[in-house]
Amino acid sequence: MILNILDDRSSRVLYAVVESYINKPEPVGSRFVTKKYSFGFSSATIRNIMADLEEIGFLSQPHTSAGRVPTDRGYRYYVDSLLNLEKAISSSEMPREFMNQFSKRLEQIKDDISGMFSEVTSTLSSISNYVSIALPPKTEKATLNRINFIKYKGDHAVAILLTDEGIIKNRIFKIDPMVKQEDLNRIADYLNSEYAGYALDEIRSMLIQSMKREKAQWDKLISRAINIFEQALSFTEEDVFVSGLDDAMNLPDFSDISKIRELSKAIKDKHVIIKLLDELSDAEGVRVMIGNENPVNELKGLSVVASTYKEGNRPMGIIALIGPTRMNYSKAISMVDVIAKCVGRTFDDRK
Amino acid sequence: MILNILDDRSSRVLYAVVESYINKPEPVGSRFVTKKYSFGFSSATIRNIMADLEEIGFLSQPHTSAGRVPTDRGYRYYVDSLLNLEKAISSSEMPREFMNQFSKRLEQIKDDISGMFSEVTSTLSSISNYVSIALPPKTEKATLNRINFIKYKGDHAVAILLTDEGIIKNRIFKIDPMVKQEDLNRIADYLNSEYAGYALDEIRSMLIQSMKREKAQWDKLISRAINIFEQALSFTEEDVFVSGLDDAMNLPDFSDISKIRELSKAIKDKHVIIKLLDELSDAEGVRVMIGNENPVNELKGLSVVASTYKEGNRPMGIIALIGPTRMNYSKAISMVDVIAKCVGRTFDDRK
DNA sequence: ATTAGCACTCTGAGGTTGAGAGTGCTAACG
DNA sequence: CGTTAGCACTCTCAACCTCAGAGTGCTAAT
Repeated sequence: MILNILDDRSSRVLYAVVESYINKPEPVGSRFVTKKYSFGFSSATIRNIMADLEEIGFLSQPHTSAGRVPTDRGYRYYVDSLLNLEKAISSSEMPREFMNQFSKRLEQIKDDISGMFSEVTSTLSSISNYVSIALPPKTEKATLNRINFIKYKGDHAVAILLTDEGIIKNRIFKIDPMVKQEDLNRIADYLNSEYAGYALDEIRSMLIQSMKREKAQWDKLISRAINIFEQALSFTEEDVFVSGLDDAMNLPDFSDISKIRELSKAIKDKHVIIKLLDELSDAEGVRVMIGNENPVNELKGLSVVASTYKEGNRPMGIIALIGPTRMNYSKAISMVDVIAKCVGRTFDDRK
Repeated sequence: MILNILDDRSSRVLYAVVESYINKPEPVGSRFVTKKYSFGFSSATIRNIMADLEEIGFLSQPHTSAGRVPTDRGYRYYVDSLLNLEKAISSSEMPREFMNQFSKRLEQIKDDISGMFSEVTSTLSSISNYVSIALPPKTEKATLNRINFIKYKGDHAVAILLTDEGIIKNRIFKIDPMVKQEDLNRIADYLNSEYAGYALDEIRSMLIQSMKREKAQWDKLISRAINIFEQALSFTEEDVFVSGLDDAMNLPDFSDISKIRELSKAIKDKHVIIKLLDELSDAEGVRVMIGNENPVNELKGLSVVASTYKEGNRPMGIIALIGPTRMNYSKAISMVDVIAKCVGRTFDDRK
């Protein structure tokens, strides 16, 4: 936080510049500021203030004799003040009406996790016109409700894994054709009795223990069960839900195709996104990354507004907007905030 | 087919123009043609020929005193000749080496349908630099292998539907909490004995029949089973696999962002794509749609090269490339052809 | 039928200009 | 002392011009 290093007048001028520039991507001149935002000063005074703001790196000029444009640090100051206000005022920008409707919609489809997250990202992107991303609850952290095996085509079996969070994963794998469906059922029963209620990543480490133990004991059924479970657990690829790339192309900031390409590549490379968002997920509430604060090279020059959603107190996943640094932070923040809260509440209700 | 309406000389000139323009998106002049492709004629003669080709609508000039550019009809003539040759020569452009490797790769992952199709589209787009699209086997046409129900959280059940094609769909729905797992098992057993081996869309219409019948008979269990199956069958949304949008952005044809946006929107709207590709799927082998031949408005100005893949003789789905009309048709055709054949073969092997 | 030659057309890059916007500085002001 | 009017200065951007280069169509000669 770098708050309060500006006196009231300066910060008001900064806000004016930021807001005007967010509104229309044109350098903001002193004359314009005096006219549009009626401070009690002449343009000359504003000019002096703006020169000061430039000196401390909050504004910059594209060239001499153009107006000013906020720098990343300028946006940062602006956003920090916003977030400060936000705590008091809460998400006032989103109509309660909308929230209710959206909650209802989620309620209807909460049983279908991936459907629900498609809905979330597409709503978020369509109301914001930025690219929206959601990470569903992490599979590893989900708790096992039950696992089942179904014999398939003689020498295959399908593992179906259900978690308390409603995540369903399935996987086909080869088995010894001698193994009967009853065997599979017994294996499943054993595994369920042993592991249900634990988080999947806990289970994974428990398995490693067991494997050693059972190897010593040579219990055939159990060691086979553990083996199969091991296979079934390797549901590694995490889903990432993305929406709104095409809408974002309408933004003047993306008139240059190369930026879109960067963004689109970064999104395709899920690891990058997951890593980025994971980094944001440790903090409470809404977090904002501006331009070059962004650790991912491809995404410097873009801003990310993200919030975790929680079931009770446990953070489950993250919902984010990616847009140009010239982003409507105030709107974006409250949208992400509200939507994340709706999603969290939906998970709570599920119980 | 509009073949053979050109004499040999004219068509050779047309090919020259098309190929040169595909190679580099610059209007092709008579001088260039004479130099690069050594016909026995001077530029003046070529000019006359080109004027003729323009008259019948195979070439056009961006402006007086620019070179010529192929029209959609010009491309059509070119592609038709290609396809004619193709029948004899077959897909010679793709190295056999690559095909073998790719087949092996598919073989490894054939159990995971969606993984397999991601692989297919991403390879196809990366070797072609166009946008690649694949429709997996249609769920409705797939034959039911078995259905299972798992009780979940007291008042829910999960339906798991397996087809012979390896498609796995699952769906959570509410049930009367009084229904026990054993009841679900009995229901599943009944449904499997009754409906396994039929295509899902057949089953759907069979169900409608049964519902009437059973209503009269008041067999509680069976009518409940049918009801549940009805619910479970509504796995409507079809998957569409897409890859390569970002690579395609590198093409000079897409330097204008609005075209990419159109394409990206059309892709997001899955119905459009499915409808388009369905239309192409009735014919044998590779089919090509050029520019304004395309029925979808958003995609006029783009070309589609598509081929069905078949299990045995039954067409299952479709694989396509979308690119600018200035597309390397010869390469695209053989790539789509080869890949579709690989995919088909993989499905055959599965049996 | 083919071709050399030539007048003609059109584009696109490069250069010039002038209006407009905005600045920084200075000197005057309350 | 902070504020402001005034002014000279800077920079951009759109409009305009020019001209070389590429390519054409036509005609007359082969």
